[in-house]
Amino acid sequence: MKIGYPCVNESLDCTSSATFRLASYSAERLELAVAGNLLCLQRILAYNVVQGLRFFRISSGIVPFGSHPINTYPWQTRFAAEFRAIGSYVQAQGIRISFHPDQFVVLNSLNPDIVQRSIAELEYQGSMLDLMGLDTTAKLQIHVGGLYGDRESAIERFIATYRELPEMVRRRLVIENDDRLFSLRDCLRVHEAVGIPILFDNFHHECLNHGEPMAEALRLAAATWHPERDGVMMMDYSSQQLGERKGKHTTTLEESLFREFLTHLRGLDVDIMLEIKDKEASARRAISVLRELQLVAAEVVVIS
DNA sequence: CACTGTCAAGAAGCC
DNA sequence: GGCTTCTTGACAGTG
Repeated sequence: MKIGYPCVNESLDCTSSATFRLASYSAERLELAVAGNLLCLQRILAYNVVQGLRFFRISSGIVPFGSHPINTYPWQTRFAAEFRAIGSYVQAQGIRISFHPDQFVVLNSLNPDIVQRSIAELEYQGSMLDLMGLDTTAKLQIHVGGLYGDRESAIERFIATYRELPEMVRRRLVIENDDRLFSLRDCLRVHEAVGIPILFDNFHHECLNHGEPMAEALRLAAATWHPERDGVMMMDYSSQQLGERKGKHTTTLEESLFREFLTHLRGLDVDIMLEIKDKEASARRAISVLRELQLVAAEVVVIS
């Protein structure tokens, strides 16, 4: 079991998603931003290893305007060595990597231009995993997309688009159950049609489900991951911020709820991404809990 | 230097 | 039809 947090480290004084305005785009600024972002990413990964955190979601903003037509800078070749070095470190330390393209990636959109831009974004993020030399256990996680008032055709459009995706995207793509539109059950239907793994989100499942108990839901999702091709199931973990709108993520790990959740695993191996506001602070607390329960190694061996 | 409106991109819910 | 939220930081212009 690996524990991680998304994109941002609040302990270090650097960012891996420095950007600038489209209006002020230049090749120089792009090169400068990517160089700084990759340097910071290396620092974050090293920090994580020391803390025993071996799952990380890399920010989509690592290359500003990564899939935008304005960006014609050959960043893939200019930074090939840096990506390769990061990938080697990731493999040597047994780190799991994911990306989560944001809400603008909608594969089942009714607008073909949006679908094309979405695919371009997935190709951009997938190409970084290829540059790092990572296998297909490194994933790109997205949601099914929009509902547009018709669940059936929305799901059918996703399936049709998925089948046409470039191989380098398709082999890494996974879908996540969301909290309002597409439930675990909907995702399972997509899986049955095309074999795509389901990244399970416990909190979304609490918000939107069809009565499946947590332990059963976890097993249904886990069965969609092909062990050799996809690796251990990835999942997002969070809980409700009390007194806020339903679906609002908690600001810090609620340890008792986390312990209760772990009882539902019943021996199932998962890599858990904590979608919690205070990032690595909660992730480190989760590590403490898991060490106490002997679900992760008690001590970290740093290989240099 | 501090403040703040705004930023590439989508969709849904509410009024 | 317009505004807000998801989710969030930080860019960049202003005072």
